[in-house]
Amino acid sequence: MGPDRQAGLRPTARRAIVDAAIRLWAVNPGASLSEVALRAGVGRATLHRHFHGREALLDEVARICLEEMREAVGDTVNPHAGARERLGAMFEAVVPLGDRYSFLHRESVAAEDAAAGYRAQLDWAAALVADLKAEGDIAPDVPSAWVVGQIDQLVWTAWNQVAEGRVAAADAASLCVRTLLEGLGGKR
Amino acid sequence: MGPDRQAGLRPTARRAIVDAAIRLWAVNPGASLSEVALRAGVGRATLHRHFHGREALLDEVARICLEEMREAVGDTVNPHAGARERLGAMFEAVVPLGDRYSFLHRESVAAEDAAAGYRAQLDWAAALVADLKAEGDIAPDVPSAWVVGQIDQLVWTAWNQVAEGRVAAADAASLCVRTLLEGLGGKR
DNA sequence: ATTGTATGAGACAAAGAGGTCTCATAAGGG
DNA sequence: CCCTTATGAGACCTCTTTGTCTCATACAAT
Repeated sequence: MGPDRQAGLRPTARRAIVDAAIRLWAVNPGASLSEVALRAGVGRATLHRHFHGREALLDEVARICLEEMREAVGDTVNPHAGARERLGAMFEAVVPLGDRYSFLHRESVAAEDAAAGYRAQLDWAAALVADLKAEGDIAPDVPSAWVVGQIDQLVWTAWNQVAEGRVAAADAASLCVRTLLEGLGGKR
Repeated sequence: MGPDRQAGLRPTARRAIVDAAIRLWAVNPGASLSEVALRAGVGRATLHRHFHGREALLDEVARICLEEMREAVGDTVNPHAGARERLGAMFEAVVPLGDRYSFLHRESVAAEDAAAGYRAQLDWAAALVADLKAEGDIAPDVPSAWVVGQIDQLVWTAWNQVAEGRVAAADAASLCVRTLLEGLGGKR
């Protein structure tokens, strides 16, 4: 699957490297490959055996993040449900993957398939917004790009607040939906 | 003022360097000092004459960003106005400084005075949120940390959308207020 | 004009990161 | 048990970045 996958290399090391890179680069995008290898509990040489360079690892990480997010959304969101319910389910699925999300957010990925996957994600969100508007859940006069941007940011904010213990994980998704649709105003 | 300011060094070069660093690092936090000097139209040696190292420049940039934001907010926001009006004025003042804002957002600044300034900014926002709640503009059951986080993210999102031409600059501030207080729901 | 002095250009060294290679070793499958 | 092979440790190189230094030049004030 992965472009750098070579027959025979133990897959556990590869996976450990990818996981370490996700966690490290989510916090510090400039972390060196030595740090990634160290965090993964793997020799620096092994990292280079699995990935031909920083860029290759970056692309693989982006690919995995996209795949995991697509998978999580696909498992949780019922495509036949109403738009509003899909929105809530999407937040429910994606907020726990905040580190993956923030990584994709920051990096402009070079690999074509990863970029295509990212475009697909944005298209999915745009379609959801269109449905939300059609069903009267989003005001038609708000620019759709603004709505998509808000959804994007809500995921990242929610994950951050959960990670810092300021908001309970169980409340995060519903808080996102409420914030987006009804706002935080006192008069409801 | 600046900790690296030396008597006699022409202040214009120093200012050009700081401006270049703000613009460059807002987009690419890893940009080298050579790039900063180039963008500033200044020799690399001159940069090192004004700042003793990358960290010193970073701290100065953070200091300036905070100062400019504090100044902009102070000039625009009437402290005797209602909380809701202050919120709108704050967005009005801060959104155009999105590059400054995004810089502070990403960097964890080491210098003590800069860190203190950042804390002061957060305290200011927290106080505003308390007033918004007291005046019934924010629902009391929403965690204040969540509200502050939303305000934070709204500034960054708004600046981004304006910079990419997806939202008109004149609409940005009111869109922020509406998004925060009333949400984007269709039923108003 | 002349006398600071800040600047630009460039040489230079030190430090760090990326990348390759070798070799002994540990792990896993037959 | 043995044989293949992935791994870890480390040496080694290259390239970039940072930081220092020098020197000729441009600029500004007197």
